[in-house]
Amino acid sequence: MGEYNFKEIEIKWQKFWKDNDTFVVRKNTKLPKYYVLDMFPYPSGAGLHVGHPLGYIASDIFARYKRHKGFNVLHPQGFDSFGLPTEQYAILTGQHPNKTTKENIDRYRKQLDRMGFSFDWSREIRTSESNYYKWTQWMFILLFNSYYNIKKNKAESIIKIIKKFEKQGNENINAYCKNKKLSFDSSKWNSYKDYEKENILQEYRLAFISNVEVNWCEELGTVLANDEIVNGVSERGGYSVVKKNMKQWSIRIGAYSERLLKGLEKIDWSESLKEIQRNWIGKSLGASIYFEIEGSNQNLEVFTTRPDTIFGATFMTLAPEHKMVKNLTKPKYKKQVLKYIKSSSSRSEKDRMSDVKSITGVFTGSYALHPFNKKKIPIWIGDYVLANYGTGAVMSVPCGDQRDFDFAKKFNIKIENIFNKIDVSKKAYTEKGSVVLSNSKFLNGLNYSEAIKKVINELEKNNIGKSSINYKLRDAIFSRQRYWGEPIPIYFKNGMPIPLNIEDLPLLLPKVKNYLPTKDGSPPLGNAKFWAWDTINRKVVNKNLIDNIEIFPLELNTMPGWAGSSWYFNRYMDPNNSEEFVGSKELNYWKEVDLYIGGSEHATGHLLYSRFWQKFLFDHKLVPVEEYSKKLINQGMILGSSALIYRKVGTQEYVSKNLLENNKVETIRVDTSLVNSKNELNIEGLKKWIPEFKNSRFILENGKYIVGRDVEKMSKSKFNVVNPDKICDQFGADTLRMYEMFLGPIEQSKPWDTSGISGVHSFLKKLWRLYHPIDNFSINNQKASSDSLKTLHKTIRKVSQDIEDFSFNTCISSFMICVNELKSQKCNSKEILKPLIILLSPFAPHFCEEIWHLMGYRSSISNEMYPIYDLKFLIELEKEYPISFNGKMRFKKSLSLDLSENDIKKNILKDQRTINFLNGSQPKKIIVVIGKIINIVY
RNA sequence: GCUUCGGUGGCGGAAUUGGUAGACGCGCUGGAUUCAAAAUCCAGUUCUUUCGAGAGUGUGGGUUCGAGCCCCACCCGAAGUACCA
Repeated sequence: MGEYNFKEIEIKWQKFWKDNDTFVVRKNTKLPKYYVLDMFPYPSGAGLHVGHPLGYIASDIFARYKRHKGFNVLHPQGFDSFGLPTEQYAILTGQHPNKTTKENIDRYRKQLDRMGFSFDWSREIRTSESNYYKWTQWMFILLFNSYYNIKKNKAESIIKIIKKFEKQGNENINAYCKNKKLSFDSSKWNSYKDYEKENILQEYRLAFISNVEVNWCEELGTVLANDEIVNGVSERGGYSVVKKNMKQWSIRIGAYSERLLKGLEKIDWSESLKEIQRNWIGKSLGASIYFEIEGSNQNLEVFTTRPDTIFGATFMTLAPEHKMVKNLTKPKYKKQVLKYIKSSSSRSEKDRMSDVKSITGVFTGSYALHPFNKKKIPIWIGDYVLANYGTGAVMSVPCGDQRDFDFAKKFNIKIENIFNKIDVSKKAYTEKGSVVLSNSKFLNGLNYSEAIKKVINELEKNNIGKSSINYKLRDAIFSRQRYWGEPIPIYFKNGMPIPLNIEDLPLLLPKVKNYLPTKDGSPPLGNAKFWAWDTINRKVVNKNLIDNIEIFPLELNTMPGWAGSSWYFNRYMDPNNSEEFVGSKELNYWKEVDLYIGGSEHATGHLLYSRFWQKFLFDHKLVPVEEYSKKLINQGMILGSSALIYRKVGTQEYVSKNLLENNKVETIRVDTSLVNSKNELNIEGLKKWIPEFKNSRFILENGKYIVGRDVEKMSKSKFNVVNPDKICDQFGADTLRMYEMFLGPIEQSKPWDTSGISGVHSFLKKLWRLYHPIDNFSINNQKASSDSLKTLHKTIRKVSQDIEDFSFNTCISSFMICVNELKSQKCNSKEILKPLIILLSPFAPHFCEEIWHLMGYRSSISNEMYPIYDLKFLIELEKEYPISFNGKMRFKKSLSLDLSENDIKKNILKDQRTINFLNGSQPKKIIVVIGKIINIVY
């Protein structure tokens, strides 16, 4: 063989790695561990495009690099295989999701395998397999059986709190609970019936069932998310949607708000991603204030971040859903209040959001009393106040809040100015600057931060309020009316939820004939006739015997997609364990993920839930660390370049791009494979592609139709996807790997342009040819020239540094420079090739493995140690640096004159400071060695 | 609106983190080889230019002997979030 035959080479070495278990993780080794994780894919029917493997390539390079560095590397892969598209395919075709999933996974595997990833497939996991979801169910039961101890700041067994209830009721029990009104002593508790006790425990459990308001669409037979509703009707079909209370499972993730926030400080994630999570958690500091209500002994509690503005409060506003609305509405106003509540509840949350500008509200007829000056404050209802944030009620300070200001203006409510020398006649003053308060009794003359301290002090002293913290993070709804998810391992005894015994897990998905919800609105599992739990024989039975004393109906909802992905990284450590979710020995060896690579679109989903889940497991001492991922890199998206043609409105005429002028046109996307590199459209191909174009007329320029281009997300529906298989066919996996890295920084989004790939491909060919001067592999065993050694060590130095910085694109550049130099030096020395090929092997593993074996080595190159650069080859690498200036000069790095070799090494290796320069004399030039100034010449 | 990140040739992007801006690659131009094409190789390629040089990293200012990088103000783009009191 003469030419670089990537096809043959890649098939050969992929087989070799598989046959030799090259990448199966070593057990019982004394090597240090390193855990490189990718976000496992959802195996969709569409297959992979070149955007998908970007992160996998990066992680694979790093995993291979770490193996060369002497680490025992865990680099697993699996599939997040429960999910909606598969289920919808099942609804459409009747094919069981299991079968679809398997087919899709097989397809994914083939595509992934072609790219030469060093995954340890013996550790593959699939969330939809019962030996995996058994443990997801197990953890759900653990959540169910836990409450959150706010004093110890951790989750504990619910049994502990039951014991406390028995002894002391719920006074001073330090348990996280949103329901503040719950109050009972021990005798009361002990007198409760089981279901009454359970109802109370539901307020404390970390997994609990409750009535939640959802959007129910009768015709579609399903719950819709807010974004699936447009103008009050379903997006698909345009059916009407009603608000409906449904029993739904939720996870009390809010208990972990503060820890989720604090934990961010300890992990090396990108600032933008941390910021997204911080915003999502949404901590705000402020105060709770209790307002007396005129003629009532009830209090109205509000939360505010601006208690300093309390003397500017001229009205109160409640959310329409607020519990006290009924009590507060005076008979005279009842009619309009009811009308208002009805109209606002029929608006979907989406409408409410899109229609921010119109201000609506209604007066209740009641008054609150100002806590300090006892002035009467009218109580209003307005839907700009959200029921599920804070207390669902605000004290409205029109002079200090724009929304309150607008509301006051609209309804002619008094606006009291409390800011010294500030004009609030046009708009509210919302800044927190140094402006001092006036018209505010004991707060007069104080600025923002002083006033806050003082007022909270006063509130607490008089027992009419306290400092308080609020989080936006809401409980996560855990029920899905779906078939293709983990069954929730709960049955209902007299309506009371009871978990299955641990030994009875997994609770397997039942067979159903139909994957749609049932007619009476039960989730798809309701189609299993019947799905119930026999508590005596401890097995699922399909009998309708729910009035029987030992057979009870099972929960019909399934878990959401994020359940299985919240802990999978722990399972990879010990994927086949049937006794535990992961063995403690493995857990203590691998501990946590050292490098996690995946997309930032999971910032408020998977990446938040999994952090919560890990903390929960940590509280139960089931995992050794509280944050499972030390370092996270978000790979950017690879964008596709869509091809656009332009149709004159109302005609079948298509105008070439540069002839558009003032024609009114619609743009239509066409398949990019119909366009060549000069943006010329293959019109015949287009006509064959979609018959619609058969009778179209094309207005050409210079005999060609030129298309427009638009860079956007790669997607099948935009006809701009590039299939990695095609690239592998044409250029090989090694070229694809290198090119994807070469495109730009890993974290950045960047457009795909296939024409650029020839650069990296010819790099590999060049290197190949360097060692195949005629036809066969040929290598020079003599000592390499000093120029070549310089080139080599420069490359080792740069590439090693850049890999550690995840700057893979500059690595590729360095390799290219290196090979160009070696080529001009006519160097085919083994002394150079051996280390170079190890250096390159994480990027182009097949290519390097081939050359490695051509050099006569027998075992895989991946066992080889990474080369270290030798400074002695670099020191001579001088660069003159002419410079002219006068006066003093300061350097961050040290210079000293007359350096010995040791001094130079020190200078290069350590950052040193200051230089004593230079009583007025001007240097003529400065000598720079590999980037650092080491000498000055006068 | 707020938050985060970014803005460098025709394009993707480098720049030793304050020290020769435009590495490397694509594209383009010219040349060699070829009957021709592909492939390969060589040279050139920020802009202006009167060929001396001058300008130049979104805009305007500042710090510095020296700024793509630091500071201030503004403009533009991307992402996240949004009546969160």
